[in-house]
Parts: sequence; structure tokens; C-alpha cells
Amino acid sequence: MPRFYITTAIDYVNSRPHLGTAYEKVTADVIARYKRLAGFDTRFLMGNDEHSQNVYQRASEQGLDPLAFCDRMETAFRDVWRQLDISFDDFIRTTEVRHRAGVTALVSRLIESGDVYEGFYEGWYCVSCEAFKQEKDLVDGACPVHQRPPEWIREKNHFFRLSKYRERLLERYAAQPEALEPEIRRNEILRLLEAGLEDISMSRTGQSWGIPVPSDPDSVVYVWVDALINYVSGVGYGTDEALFDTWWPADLHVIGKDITRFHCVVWPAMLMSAGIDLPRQVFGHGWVHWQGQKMSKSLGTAVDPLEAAERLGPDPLRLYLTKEIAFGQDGDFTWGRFEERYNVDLANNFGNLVSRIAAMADRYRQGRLVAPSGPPGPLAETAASAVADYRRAMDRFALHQGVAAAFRIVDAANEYIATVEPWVVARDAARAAELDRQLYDVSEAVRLAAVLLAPVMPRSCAEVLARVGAASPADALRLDRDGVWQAPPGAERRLVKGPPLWPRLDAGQAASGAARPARKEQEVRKEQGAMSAADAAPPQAPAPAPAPEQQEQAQAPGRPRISIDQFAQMELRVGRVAAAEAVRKSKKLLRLEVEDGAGVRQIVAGLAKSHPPESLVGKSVVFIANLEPATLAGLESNGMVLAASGADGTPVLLTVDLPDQAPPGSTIS
RNA sequence: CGCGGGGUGGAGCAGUCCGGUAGCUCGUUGGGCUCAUAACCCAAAGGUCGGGGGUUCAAAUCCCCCCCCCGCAACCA
Repeated sequence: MPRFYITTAIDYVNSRPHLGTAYEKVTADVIARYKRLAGFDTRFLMGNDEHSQNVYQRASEQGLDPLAFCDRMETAFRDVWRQLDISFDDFIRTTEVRHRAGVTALVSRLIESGDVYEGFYEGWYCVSCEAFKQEKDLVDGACPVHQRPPEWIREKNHFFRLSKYRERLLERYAAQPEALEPEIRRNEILRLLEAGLEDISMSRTGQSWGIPVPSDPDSVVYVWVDALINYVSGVGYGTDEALFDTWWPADLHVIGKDITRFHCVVWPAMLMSAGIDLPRQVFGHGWVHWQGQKMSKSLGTAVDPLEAAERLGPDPLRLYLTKEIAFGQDGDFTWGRFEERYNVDLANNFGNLVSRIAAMADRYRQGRLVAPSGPPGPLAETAASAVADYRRAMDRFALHQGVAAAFRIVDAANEYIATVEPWVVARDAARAAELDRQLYDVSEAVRLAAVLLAPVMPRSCAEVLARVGAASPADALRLDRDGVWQAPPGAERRLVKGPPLWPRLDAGQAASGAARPARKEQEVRKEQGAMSAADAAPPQAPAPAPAPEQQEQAQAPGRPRISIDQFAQMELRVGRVAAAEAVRKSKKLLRLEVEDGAGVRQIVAGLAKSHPPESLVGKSVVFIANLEPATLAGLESNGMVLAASGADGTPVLLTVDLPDQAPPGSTIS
């Protein structure tokens, strides 16, 4: 049996997974499940990346041992993946013994190959911050945070001769372009390689949280190098040679487009140096935006995948992420679209079709359908072509196209029913064989659609297969056998009616601010175990997410109160804009000349996006007069013009209501 | 010339690698059906595929130039 080894990026455990993280796991899971369906012995590896300084700090802040913190996060991550039905075969943590062994072994190989050398990282270091400072961050030669001069430090580092592999990497992508998909990402990397490579630091000193460099116990392996090695340590590199030989090289690394550099330059170079085969393919997926914006935890624009799964069920979410976003490109998620697609694809089409055929089988044939002799109807041909398209698309990871092909069967079946009108045929006893054909063919089309969609919606499709009386159990489907039209004369199947798989959301439900879904109820059902029709269905009263305003209120703690004296330290004055012009090479900055009562001062302000320069001239504005000067885009700025943060952060200038009565220089109190 | 993404009927998107009647969903209008979750089916209206030039028998698709929008980065004092 052919094998397929697929991985996702391992995740930083700084915070709980958001929808973007879930997107990667869901798409990788769809691929893994498809490969199993297609007959591959498949291994799907995921995991957590734990050796980061951030993790160490977060743990310290919470008074936790870092490992205990990671244990806690592992539980949180696994919980999300379980609820989204991510079918990983193995879950690796970089703090595990097997990973440490793998890192130690691989780094030793790098050292033996002569590609590691010692060097020094130099820079200004603020002892209080415990961090290196860039020259530009220093204020009067001192750390701006601690007001103390930093020290010039030379830190010993181990460097990896990345530059040595530039030619070989270029050759590889020329010879095997499919090693990096989609093309856009490949071109980026090729350009990067053509521009040249520098050696990279691969160790850190002064840290204990990490894996020691074999040749230098005082240093730990840099977290990125550490993390990449999970792909081999996860299949026994350094611990289980037989396992490693079985699964390596990996067939596919599914990663985000931001980390292609590490996976397509650093990682293969490391493997070349260590004399290990390279992974066959890396696929860099795009981002899921929320309402057109990049998701951000800090801005409150990150969608919780569990909330989405709870509202309509994990399968509708999986379907949305797979079907509505072209795999490899960026996509958008909004609650409105999520609900629309749920209604259209699942309630109205697929779910309704299942109800239709089950009801007709029940009414006209007491639930028992028998395939008649004679040629199959037109649905068989449509289904065959859809299956072919599906395979072609899925094999090249065009997941959205594969799913669309599967839905063509659903559409064709709905259309077929309307065309042949079984309810008319049923009235004529002489046309019994005709009716048998129609009903059986529709049930077969539904079965096939469920087989094709099983990788995307495993739970629901298992239920659909049960309802149309499919012979193969949902967890043992094979495309070669189950993905072909099956209607031999005399074949018999029993259909069962059930409650709607996906109850349609009416406009009221979708728009009203009803109570949150009964999470408890769902959990109880899960604890009760067995898969049932009700389990595949979403909660009865799905509710929309809390309105953005509510979220903002909830997370607006404000700042600590200050005294009137502290306020008085700020010198606020009225100024009149005498001149304004855009700053070249900058999108946001304007250079203003402001009359302050005593003269004219230059202030650089980030107003360009919302305020055309000419609109500002003559305006009376409020500015902070005693702010220390700063240099922006090469221009000195003496003060700061006040503006409100308007919708989505665009500044709204604050102006003086009665400028004649408050001439430039007027103080503000 | 900092890096990158995008411009396709009213809205949101595929299609561009491998040129060949421009497709999907929603929306609109009219009709049909009653098996089904007021779901389903048919039909119609609606597109200079950002603009210009080139290659070609043929360009949304390949080549060149230009315009516009959006992220990221850099300074949003």
C-alpha cells in the first residue's frame, strides 16, 4: 500500500488557537482523510512548539513551571482539535524526549558535516530589559524604557552555513518545481535565493529553556531550528530507525505562507547538510481574514473556531473553510457568509436532498429500494465525471474545486428529481420499474456525494451513508470501491428517515441576538457517546456572535487614573496649520507647519490616510507642545497633533470649535 | 521603483499554470413542481474579464507598458 506522510506547522503555545490556526489543521486534515480514502497508508503529524522564550516568560508570569504551562496548553489545543475532528495520528511536543533525541542527533550531523561554526552576535544589550536593542531604538544613547545606557555585548553563537546551499536549493526548485506550491510562493523563494543567502545563527546562549547544542552545553538550539526538526523526530529520527525509514521523506508539509522561508530554504539546507532526503512537497496556504481584515487577537478580530463550530457544527465550519476559500489563496470569513453557505449548501441542497430521497423511499417503497435491471439513468454519468474531477482536483490539493465537484452530484440529483417527477410515476403501477430506477439512482448519487465529502464532513457523511443504507461503514471507505456507481440489478438497500441534518436558519435566527447556543447541551450529548442524527445537527437555536461593540466594551479596561498634576505636565495648546504637505515615501505621514503663537514649528503627523493636506491648512488644532522631538521619515517633529481614533483606527483630527476666540498659542486646561 | 496580494454582470468569488462559446453563489424578474428543511427545478435580465499595446486563426488566460485598491515593512510622537 502506498504511504503518505503529512504534517502541519507545530504551533506556538502562547495563546489558544484561533480560526487561522484551525484553518491549517482542517485543510491538512481534509488532505489526510482524502489520502486515506484514496487508499494511502497515511500518517498525519501535528504538534506544539514549546521552546520559545515567550512561552518561558508567559509561564513565569503565571507563576508556572514552563513545562506545566505547556501541559496546560496542550490540553487546550487538543481539545480544539478534537472538537473539529482533526484526525492526526501523532501529536509531538518539542519538550518530549524523542524530540530532544532527534534534535541532538540532527544537530550533531550538522556539526560533523562541518557546516556549523562559532561566531559572535554583537549589539547593544539592556540588562534591565534582557534584550538586545537596535541602535535606532536608543534615545540619547540610553534604553528608552529604563533610561540607562546599554552594554555592548558579544554573544557567542553557533552559525549554520546556509549560504553554502544556495546553488543546490536553486537546482532543486528548477528540477522539481512541485516541491513548493503554490507557484506564487515558489517564485518568492526563488527570488530570495537569487538575491543570495546569509548564514544563520542557530543557537542562543544564556537560556536554559531549550535543547542544548551537543558540542556546547551552554548554548541551546535556536527555536526555529529546533521546531523544524519535529518533522523527522516525529517519525523516529534519532530514536526509531525502522519507523523513520518507513515514513521519511514526508510527502507534504502544510504551512502558512509566512513561513515558507524556513521550510523551503532553511529546512532543506539542514537536511542536505545532514544527508537526509528532502520532503517531497511544501504547500503554503493563505490567510483567513475576518470581514476583510487580518485576524488579530489584540484587535479583537480573531474568530474562535470553537464558537463557529458550536454555532452550526464542526462539519459546516470545515466545509466553509475548504469550499469557500481557494486553497493557496487568502480567503474571508464572516458570520453572515458562514450562515449563508450553511443554508445554501447544507440545509437547502445536500440536507434537503437526503430528506427527499428518504421520504420518497419510505412513502413509495417502505424504505426498501431495489435496483432494477436495465441501464442506469443519467445520474450515473454525471456522478462518474464528478468523481473524476474530484480526484483530479484533490490530487493537486485544489480542495475547493474537489468539493465543488462533489456538490455537482447533489445539484444533479435535485435537478433529476424535478425532471422525472417520481411522485407522478408513483401513481401509475405499470411504471414501477421506472420508479425503482429513479429512487435507487438518487439514493446512489447521495451515497457517492457522501463518500466524496467524507474527508471534509466526516461526521455528517457517516450519518448520510447510514440513512441511505450504504454497505461500507463510513470509517472504512475506499475510493476505488466506494467511489464508483453501484447499482447492480437486484441490489437492495434500506433507507431511514430522520430529522433534518442541517435545519435551515431563518432570517430571524440569523439576524437576532438570541441566546448563545447551549454548549452544555452539546457536551452532554457528546458524553453520552454514540453518534446519532441529533449529534450531527447543530443546536436548535444557533445564535450569532456577540456584536463587536459588546466585545470591545468587555475588553476596555482603560488606564489607571492620574492626578491633576500629572495631567498638568502636558502642555496642550492651540495651533493653526499654516502649511501641510504629504511626506514622500510615506503613506500616512503629513508634514505640518503649525503656528503656535510664538512662531512656527514643524510637526509630522500620521493623518495622510484620512485628511488631505490641503484640507488642513487654516485649521485650528490641538497639539502637545512639550513633547520631546522625534525624527520621522527623516523629518524632525516638534509636538503631536491630537486626533481621535475613529472607526478601524483611522485618525479623526480634533479641531477648535471657535478658532477666533482661541488664537494660536492658547493653552488648554 | 521597499516586499507582496488583488481589480471578472448589483454583491461575494472561481477560472489564469495547460489560450478555444465567461462559470459559481447570493440578489432581481417571470414561470413550474409538491417528494422535501417555504426547500427544489426551469427561464430571463445583467459582464468593454481595470486601461493600452503585442503574439496568435483564437487571449480573462501568454508578453510589454500604464492606472487603481489592499495588506506587510519603515518611521504611525
